[in-house]
Amino acid sequence: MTQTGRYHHGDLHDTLLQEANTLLSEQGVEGLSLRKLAERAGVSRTAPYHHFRDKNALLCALATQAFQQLDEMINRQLHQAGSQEGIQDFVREYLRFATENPEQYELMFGRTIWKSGEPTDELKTIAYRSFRHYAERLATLLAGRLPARTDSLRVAQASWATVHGLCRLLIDGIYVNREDIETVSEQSIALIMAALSQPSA
Amino acid sequence: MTQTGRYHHGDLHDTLLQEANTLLSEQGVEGLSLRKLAERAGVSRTAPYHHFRDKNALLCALATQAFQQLDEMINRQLHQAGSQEGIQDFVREYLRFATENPEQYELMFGRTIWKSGEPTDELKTIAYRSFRHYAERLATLLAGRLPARTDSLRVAQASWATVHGLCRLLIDGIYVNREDIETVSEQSIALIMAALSQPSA
DNA sequence: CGGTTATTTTGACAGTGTCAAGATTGAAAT
DNA sequence: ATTTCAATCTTGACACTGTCAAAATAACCG
Repeated sequence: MTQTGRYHHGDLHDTLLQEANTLLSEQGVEGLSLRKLAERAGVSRTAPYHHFRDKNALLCALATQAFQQLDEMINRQLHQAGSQEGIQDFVREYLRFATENPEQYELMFGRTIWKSGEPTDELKTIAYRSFRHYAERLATLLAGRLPARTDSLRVAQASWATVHGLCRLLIDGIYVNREDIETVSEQSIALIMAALSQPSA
Repeated sequence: MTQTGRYHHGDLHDTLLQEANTLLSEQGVEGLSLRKLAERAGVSRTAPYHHFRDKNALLCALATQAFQQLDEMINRQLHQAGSQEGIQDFVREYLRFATENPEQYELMFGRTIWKSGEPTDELKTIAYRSFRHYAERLATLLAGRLPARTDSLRVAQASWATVHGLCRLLIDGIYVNREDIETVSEQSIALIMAALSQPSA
């Protein structure tokens, strides 16, 4: 078995992934072309096609990588923490992840893959798992504090949507001020947590 | 003055806009090419360039149109209504707008224009005005109910981000169930409103 | 009518993703 | 070691895309 045995190039598969990621960071999805990528890797235009069926497949691989990072972050961050501060810290980390890797974030959640293209099974799995982890950990943190008739899954969906919406507005270039985003998210969390410490619905 | 005087085609400018909008609805942004558009309008490939400087300019014009609709909806919907129910109705309308015109919504808030391209001044104006209208009306509805140290602008930003995030998840094809989205948004509004009826922060 | 300007067309160029067919090379089989 | 075979890479080609330059056409204005 040739687990590390390489042919002509050596390790085109990983080289492509790596180079694609830096090219993504530098120029965004719209600047990421297979031909540019091949040139950077020092191979011909169609060489990548023996390692990725599609451009879509390559993008899915990139997004999968990024989701693995995000998933690790979620598990690390929400592992054990006091509810209010823990959540605040998590959101800060989430915002950091999104703003430091805007192009990756865009790829992870953007229509390029999910609507125009076709998400890989692998990608779907890790994406849904990430959210599930988030929902589970959040449910643990909020255990007993939720008012009646309030599903913790719904809270997870709503809170993710809020942070995701903020990230999107920032990343897409509609909002520019990153500090504002942080303030907004902190205040909305405080608001929700305040609501959760009350009995009525 | 030739305000309605037409040359060869008759009224290419409006025809292009109209045809572009239907093409956008049918095939999405990635299916909207100037050449296809020109063919549909019955003109040559480069004819549109005398009515729109760029593809970007055309897209901005489309987005501007859509923002005008959205702005009208905001002003109509949030004009006068009891706070809780009024907001719920508004959100339902917003979700309806986004899900019935997904491609337009994507164009309005997507990176195609705001990041990759360059938003027109006209577009920026109407976009920011729409949000300002929303924030103003919302501030009126919530007047006196906000706890101390809670800026109404922040609430407006947070609530928009939430609904926008939900729309994005739905439109980008990550969430599929529209009913879920509605449930989530309703419950998060209920939660926030519950928080707002309490004195402490 | 002549001239100016707005409008449209044809031709061209660089760039894209991707398929088909051939060339090269590593590894396994005899 | 030589053959066989499959993996890997290359060249060529096709249909697209946005956009520029220059030529052609047609409307308007004096």
